[in-house]
Amino acid sequence: MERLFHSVRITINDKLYVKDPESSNLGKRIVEESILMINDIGFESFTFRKLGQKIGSNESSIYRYFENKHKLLLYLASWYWGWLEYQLVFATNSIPDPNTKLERAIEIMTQATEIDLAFTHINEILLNKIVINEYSKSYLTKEVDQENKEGYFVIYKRLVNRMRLMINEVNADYPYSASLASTIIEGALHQYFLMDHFSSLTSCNKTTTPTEYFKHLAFNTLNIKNNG
Amino acid sequence: MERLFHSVRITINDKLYVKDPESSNLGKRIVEESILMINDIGFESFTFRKLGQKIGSNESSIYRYFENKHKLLLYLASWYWGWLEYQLVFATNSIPDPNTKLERAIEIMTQATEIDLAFTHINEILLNKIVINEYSKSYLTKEVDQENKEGYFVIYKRLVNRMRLMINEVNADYPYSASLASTIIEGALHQYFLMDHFSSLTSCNKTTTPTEYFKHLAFNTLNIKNNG
DNA sequence: TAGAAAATGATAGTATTACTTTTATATTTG
DNA sequence: CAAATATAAAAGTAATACTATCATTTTCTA
Repeated sequence: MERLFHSVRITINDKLYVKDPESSNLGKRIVEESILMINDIGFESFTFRKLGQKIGSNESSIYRYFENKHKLLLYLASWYWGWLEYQLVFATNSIPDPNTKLERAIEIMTQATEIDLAFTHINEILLNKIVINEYSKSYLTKEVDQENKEGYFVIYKRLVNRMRLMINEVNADYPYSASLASTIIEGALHQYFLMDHFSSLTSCNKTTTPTEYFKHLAFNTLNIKNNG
Repeated sequence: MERLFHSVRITINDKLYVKDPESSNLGKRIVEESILMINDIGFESFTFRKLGQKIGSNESSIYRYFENKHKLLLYLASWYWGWLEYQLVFATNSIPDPNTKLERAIEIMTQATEIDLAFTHINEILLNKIVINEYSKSYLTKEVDQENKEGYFVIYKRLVNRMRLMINEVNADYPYSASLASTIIEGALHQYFLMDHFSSLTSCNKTTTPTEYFKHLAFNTLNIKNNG
C-alpha cells in the first residue's frame, strides 16, 4: 500500500502550529519524538524542556513550531484522524453496497492500528495509543467552543460525519445516525482503554474484538442482519 | 423522596481523602465550593489556593482534607457515581420484569440530572456537569492501574457491573453485556458533551434525548422490541 | 471551667512548569 | 560571499503544587 501513497500528505489546520513541522528536519523530529515521549511518560508529565533535552535541541526552538503542548496534542490528533479518514475513504470508496460499505467502515474505525510505512517519522501504533489515552483532554477544556470555531476539530468532525452518512445509506429512517457514528468512533477508543486498564468493564479481549462488538451493535440497531 | 433518605450517606474509599470532608463544616464547604469552582473555571485552572480564597480559608487547611486536586476530583466523581448507584438500585429493585427493569436503569443512567434535596452541600446538577467535562481526566493517567488497585474506581465499576447484570437478564445469550453497559454509561456523558459543544456530532437535542437513543440502541441490539 | 488536644490560619519557602526575552551562533539561500 | 533565516544558549518571570513551621482559635474532656 505504501508505494502508492508516497506523495500523500495529511493536511492540518495551520493555526495549530507556528511553523509547519513538516517543513524541516527539526520539525519532524519534534513530532516523531513527542509521540514517543507522550506515550512513554504521559501528556501531563511531558514538557517541551524534556523533549528538547531528548532530541538535543532547545526548548525555545520547539516553541517556534508549537505555541504550547496543547496545540501539539491537537496537531497530533488531527494528523491521526486525517490519516484514518484517508484510510476510510480509500477502503470504502469503491464499495457500492451500503451494508458492506458500513461494515468496512466500522472495521477501519475500530480495528487495531497498523504501521503505515508511507510516514517514516510517525509511529501510527503509538499515535493511536496517544489518541486513546489523551484525545479527550484536547476537547474537555473551557476553550473548546473557541477552538472549535477556529477549526481545530474539523478533521474529526468530518470523519464522524462520513460515518453518519454511511449509516444513513444503510437505513435512512434511523433517527440517531450522528449519535451512532460518534458512539462508534469515541466508543472504540474507550473499549481499547478498558481492555488495557479495566478489563471487567468490557467484553472485548484478544478473541472478541471491539470491531466485532461495534459491528453487531450497529447492524442490530439498524435492524439489519449482522454481517459480522 | 428526600424525606425518606435524610440519613443516607454515600460511602467513599477513605484513601481518597486525608480527613473526611463530611466530618466538619470546613470539609463540607470545600466540597460544596469546589463543585461550583471547578464548574466555573474548569479543572485545569482550579487550584487549592483559589478555593481557599473563595471560602475564606487557607490553602494549607484544604491540603489537610485532600492530598491534591486529582484526589478531590476522584472523591467528587465517586460521590456522584455512588449517588447514581443509589438511585439505580432504588428505582429498579422492585421491578420483576427484566425488560422494564433495564429500561428504567437506562433512564436513570442517561437522564438529565435533578437536584436531590437530601444533600444540601452538593449541587448534583453541577456535579453531573463536572463528571461530563472532567471525569475522563481522572482515569486517563499513567497512574490508573495503581489507583485502580487502591480501589479509587470501585463505585464506578460496581455501577457498570450492575448494568451488565441487568443486560444479561434481558438476553443471557448476548455476548457483549459488559461493553454495552460501559458504552451506555460513558456514552451518555459523551452525548451530553456533544450536545453542548459539537451539536453536529450527535442526534440528541431538546426533543430527542440521549435516553431515547440509548434505549433504542440497547433494546435493538438485544433483539428485543424497543420499549421506548 | 481550666487545660490539653485538635483544627485552622498565616506566612514563608521550594522545585517545577510554562512560558518569554535576549543575544549568540550556525545554516541556508540568492 | 552577504544577508536572511533558523537554531541554540541562557536567563528571567509568574504561577503552580505543594511542604514546613509556628501562631491562634476552637473543641473536647477531666
